[in-house]
Amino acid sequence: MPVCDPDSGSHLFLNKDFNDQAAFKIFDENKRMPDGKDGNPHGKINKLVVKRTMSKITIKDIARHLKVSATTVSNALNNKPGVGKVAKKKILKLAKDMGYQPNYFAKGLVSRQSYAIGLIITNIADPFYPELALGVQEYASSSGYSTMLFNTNHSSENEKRIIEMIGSKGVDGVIVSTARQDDPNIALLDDFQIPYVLVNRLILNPRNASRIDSVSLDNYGGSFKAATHLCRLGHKKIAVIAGDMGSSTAIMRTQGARDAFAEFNITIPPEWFMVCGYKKENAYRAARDILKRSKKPTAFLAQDDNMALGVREAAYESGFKIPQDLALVGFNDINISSLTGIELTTVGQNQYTMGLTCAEMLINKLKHLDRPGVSNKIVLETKLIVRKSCGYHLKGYVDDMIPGKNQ
Amino acid sequence: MPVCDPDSGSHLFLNKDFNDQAAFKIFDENKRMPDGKDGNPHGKINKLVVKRTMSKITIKDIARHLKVSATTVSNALNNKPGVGKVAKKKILKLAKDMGYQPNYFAKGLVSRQSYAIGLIITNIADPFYPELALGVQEYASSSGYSTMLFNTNHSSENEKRIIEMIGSKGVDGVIVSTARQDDPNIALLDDFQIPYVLVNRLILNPRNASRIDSVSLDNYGGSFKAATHLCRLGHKKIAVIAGDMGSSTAIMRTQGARDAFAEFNITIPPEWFMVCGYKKENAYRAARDILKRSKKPTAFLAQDDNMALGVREAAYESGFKIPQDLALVGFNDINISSLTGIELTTVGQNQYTMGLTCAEMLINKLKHLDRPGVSNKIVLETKLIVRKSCGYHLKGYVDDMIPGKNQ
DNA sequence: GTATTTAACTTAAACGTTAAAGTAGATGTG
DNA sequence: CACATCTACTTTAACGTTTAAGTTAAATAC
Repeated sequence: MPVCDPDSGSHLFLNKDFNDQAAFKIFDENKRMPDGKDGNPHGKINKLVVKRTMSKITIKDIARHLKVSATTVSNALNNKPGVGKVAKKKILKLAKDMGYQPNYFAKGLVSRQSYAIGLIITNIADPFYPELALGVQEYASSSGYSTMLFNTNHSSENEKRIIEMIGSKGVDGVIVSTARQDDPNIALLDDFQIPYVLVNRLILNPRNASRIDSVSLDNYGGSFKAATHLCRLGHKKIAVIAGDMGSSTAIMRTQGARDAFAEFNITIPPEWFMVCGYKKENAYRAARDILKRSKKPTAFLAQDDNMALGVREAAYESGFKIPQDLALVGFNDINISSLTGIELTTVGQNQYTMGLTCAEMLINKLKHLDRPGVSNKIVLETKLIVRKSCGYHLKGYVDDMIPGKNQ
Repeated sequence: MPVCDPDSGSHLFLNKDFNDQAAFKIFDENKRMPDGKDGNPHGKINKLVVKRTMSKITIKDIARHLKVSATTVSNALNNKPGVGKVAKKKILKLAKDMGYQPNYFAKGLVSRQSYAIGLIITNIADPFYPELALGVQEYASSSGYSTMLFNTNHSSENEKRIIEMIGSKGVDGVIVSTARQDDPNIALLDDFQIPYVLVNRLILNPRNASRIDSVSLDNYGGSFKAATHLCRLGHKKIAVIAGDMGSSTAIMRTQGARDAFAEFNITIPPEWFMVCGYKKENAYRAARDILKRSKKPTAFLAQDDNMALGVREAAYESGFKIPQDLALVGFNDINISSLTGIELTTVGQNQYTMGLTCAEMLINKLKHLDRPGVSNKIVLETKLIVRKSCGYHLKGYVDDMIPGKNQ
């Protein structure tokens, strides 16, 4: 028995040995039964839809058919008062039968709402973003909004172009994950009066920060914990692979690490502080260069997991073993980090939740469910996730390393 | 010297040891100079933009100012003939000065074009998709289109809702990466007359396939190569972790593997053929169950890398080493697969190119640059990427394993 | 039983743009 | 010089919807 609808042509390919129906062990809850019992068979859909092909049905067509005005149809369809029960029922039925779909442009022209939000990120291929995007997309979708994706590719110019386009195109609001401290584009958003929420990265300047909605992390605390972890393991020669120093995340993570190191009287020499802009490739090159020199660190503190993976590749390539020869700690706990063999010690957070939260914040704002004049700031907790890349499981903490007392 | 604009507040946090300017090694080409030399300083932007705050400038405003008709302004702005040189120059200048932004809704209402395309995928958090999405987004963006992202989460119901929404909302065309053989939603797209391109997954039924544009892979050949690789390494007890058997990719990959196995007289018992719907979690559970039983395979052929990673976790958890105790091959060559320690043997393809190509195909279609009545099909090549997960580097191929002659 | 309110509608205008049709004046043609 | 052609415009209408401002006729109030 072929697996798929006999009409679909796939039976051409599925009729022997391990394709036999009996062979199937289905591990998929969402799955549709092979006989098509769930999900509409092709034919039925076709029949219903046939009417709606070609020229679109408008509100006026419905009005003409029922000999009422367009306004009445509009009111009925939008559940507004002033429409009789009988008329309303008729209108709703006919609209459905004719396959009426409201015209989004016309609606937007008068309501000035598109029910679309924008998500500005640096690059969807950075493993930090997909989960965030998923959270945004799912919340938005459940609230009737669609999501537009924009990659700046780390370029402020691109971001500017995106925002200018958004200004005219139909996006009701935007979630910005790319903010930099000196970012003129945030001012652009203000000028265009586009509602926005910052996620992950903030504007630190209190003059602006006070009125900007945001969802962020305790970057300072997370980085402090990570740096402390390295110190307590006895590391004194630590290289820091920093992100984009224009971003609040990198600034705060740097600050957190610096304060932790200070407690252990550790100083980071200039040549071990590398600004790599949250790019894996840059981190790879930076680590490779550092490990080439005669003076070598015993640990790397990377400001995100993606860069940590770059460091990891450089380390292996240069013949260093992690954690035996080199300790490595990241930030973000991306999916990859927990894989067996990678097991990166990192600072955990939930990108999905972050996405969900900021989408909720933005959409509440768009629906004017937020209190006017009140700016919303949500800071999510972080926790240190100790895996194997720092060697804690091998040696534990150096016991006599008491803060302030060593050296 | 503080790193960021003194006005931005970040100098509060950046004034000691490894934050010192001298310490910076900048590994980022796109970077903006700390002194703000590149990128517009805040103030200038503000001054220019001040005029455009509040009520939007329309074509009529410009017309009124210059005492010409709205049509003339429209024609000037859209480079249409019938506008004198002097008038045109004036109009363009004023439009710029006033910060005119065309209203997307009004434009769309008359032109029926939104300059937005949709991308339907199962789940952006599946590591297969981000690179694809990036390719789509970058091509679209360079052609003046924005990209809307939709996750079906493997549910046909969700997909249906998405398509119905797209029908009314402003999307000029859609890229579908989720097509299933019995998919009623493809028919929906036809009925709504929404231009679309299939990517990755095809409709195999020649009756429909002939007229559908698509960008896909040589899944059959890729899987054939992967399966042959396992056979030539001497494996006879092979478990297959299949994707969504409603998708052409899983069907063709199954077919390719089956034909390869047949050449080596290998049969796959039903309990070693697991349909896991391209979900890592399902693959993990399937592999765990298989490895619990007394009769164990010596190799796993997974129909994508993500599922292969699930198998990998299950294997390590059950005490099996890869490749020593168990060979593992995947499909897609996602970024993770090449990491040191993962080194998954897989079938390579370039998701970014695939995304770029299908976006180009769709947009050409939207611009009517395609030849009407001609359907476009692009099939991208695949190649076997041999890494360490099958142990080829340890033992090489079994020499006496000649196709058709063994056993 | 008249005045007032309410329910169920309709009409007209508006949103910002473009397309189609029209006009007035300049230029060219024979 | 009469006619056609071209250029640079303008006027009008249309796209599909909603909103504001009527208009009835029935229901309610006193």
